[in-house]
Amino acid sequence: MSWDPVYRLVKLIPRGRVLTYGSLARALRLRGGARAAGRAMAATPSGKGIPWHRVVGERGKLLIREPYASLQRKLLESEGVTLRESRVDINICHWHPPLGKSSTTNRKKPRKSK
DNA sequence: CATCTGACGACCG
DNA sequence: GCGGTCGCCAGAT
Repeated sequence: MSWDPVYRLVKLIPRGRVLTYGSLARALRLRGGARAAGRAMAATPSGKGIPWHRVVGERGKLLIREPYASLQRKLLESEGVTLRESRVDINICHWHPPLGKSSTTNRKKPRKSK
């Protein structure tokens, strides 16, 4: 499974904004839902300029553990994201992803009539 | 090939 | 609001 579309969308997240695994999965119509998004992030290659720290759990909760948790917090605060302990102000920072990524009406699941 | 685990989410108590 | 459980899928052992 190539998580390319996932990384692409994550890279599009503007500074000071965050996305949830669920929203990410929904926006791309990933199979398996949020878990798929989570796995994609877990496999995020470093050094690609992917702002993985801008991806948080539902309601902006930081799900990952250390040492990434503290790192993520620091990075988010550095971008001006309002942090509430282990959560971000999802009401303000939740970013609305562009429909259809940045391509045409790309369909994630062609739906095979079986 | 079988089994466990894992950057999740929704639901229930 | 928090913790425990189930569902879901793919990769690792």
